[in-house]
Amino acid sequence: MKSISPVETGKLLKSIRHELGWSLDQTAEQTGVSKAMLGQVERGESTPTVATLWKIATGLRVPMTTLLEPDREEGGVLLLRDASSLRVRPSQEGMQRALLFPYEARFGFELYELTFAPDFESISEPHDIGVVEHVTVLRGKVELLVEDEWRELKEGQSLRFPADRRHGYRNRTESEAVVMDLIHYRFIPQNIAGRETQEGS
Amino acid sequence: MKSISPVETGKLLKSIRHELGWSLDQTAEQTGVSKAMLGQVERGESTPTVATLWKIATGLRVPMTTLLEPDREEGGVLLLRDASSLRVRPSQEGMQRALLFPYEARFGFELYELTFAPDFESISEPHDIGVVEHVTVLRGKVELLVEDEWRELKEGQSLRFPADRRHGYRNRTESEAVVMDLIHYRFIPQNIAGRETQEGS
DNA sequence: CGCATTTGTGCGTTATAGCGCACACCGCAA
DNA sequence: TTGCGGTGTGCGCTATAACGCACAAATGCG
Repeated sequence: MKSISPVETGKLLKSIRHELGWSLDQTAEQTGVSKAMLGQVERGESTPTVATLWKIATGLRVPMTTLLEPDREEGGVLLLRDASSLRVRPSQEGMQRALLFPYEARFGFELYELTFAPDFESISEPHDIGVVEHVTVLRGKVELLVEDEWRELKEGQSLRFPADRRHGYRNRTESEAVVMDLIHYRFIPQNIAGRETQEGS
Repeated sequence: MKSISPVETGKLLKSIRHELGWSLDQTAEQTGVSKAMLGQVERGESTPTVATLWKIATGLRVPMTTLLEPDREEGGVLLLRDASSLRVRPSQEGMQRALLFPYEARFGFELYELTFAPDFESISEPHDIGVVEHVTVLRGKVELLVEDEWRELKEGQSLRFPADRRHGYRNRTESEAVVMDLIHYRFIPQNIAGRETQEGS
């Protein structure tokens, strides 16, 4: 009994190989994996171990994850967003949030525009492990609590920091401050419903 | 003779399992993979097939790629960048570019701040296949050439589009325009030296 | 302490990933 | 037609991934 393979490694391998214009022999030479095996993988007759998957990916000069993607052309890419119609005022008073690009598994991040009113201050709970934030100040001046220390960021400055621990934002000036916040997930948060997991059953 | 495993799936699996507070039995139940196998994988005594890797990842509710990352804690995350000292004027006259966050394999993107002078126009060559750009207008008004059509973006608007085909930017106003450009790579470009590939040699 | 429960590891068997090799199927040239 | 490099596929063999089960060390409770 052969279990259906959950990932389309075969099709991906074949299409990449064809894009490169490589034969099975050539690919075997480059990857160190026998051409018989490569053929079987392409036809879905056997699912490789991660070790051989690594050999294949390295030989093709592509990241391993490429061979694990559900589908190369899946989903439309084109997407227009307008911050002015996206800004909402959530639980915390004194802050507006616009979700410019929502999370998608294939990209691994979400992008916010955050607007802090004067005297705004907020301490955020730690996100899931491995989450990293990239904050860039667009207008005004903000302070970020990172590793138990408040750091001042002026307009044009950016800070990347681990968000899987306590962190916070505040605006001690008398004018509004606007930042971009790019949140990159290593894990897919499991406690947030409606967020896509990896395509499986 | 056992070949060294190129990826540290074992250590990752173990740490994730511990973070969840799960036992091997519990994990076996959730993933559908025998606990003996799980133990062997954790100890690095056997490298799983992508099929079982998928089962494991799905059971743990994490994306498969999480189990393939070189190392959870590798590399410092904290990074401060200042656009004002990063803006450079490259080949094209009429445009300034600041690389806020350079490409890193673990994140998969790079982030630019682009400043377009009045009457600037530029057509970009296609990037590598699978590359997606996310452009957000911070100041002014720009037009983007996407799918053979110029689209106007006002301040606060964002556009995501496939960049593996012809595309371009222009500023037909009389004042400077500033955008954020997040470039997301699916493939790691193989023709650009100095960019990291997936760790091992 | 003794006993139960749960932790993870070792062992023998089966399924299958991975190999080298031979073979069949082209398109092309003599 | 008969070869001849080059494509990909089938076959037998070996290495090993993956299983179920049993064991041993650690934990908890009376």
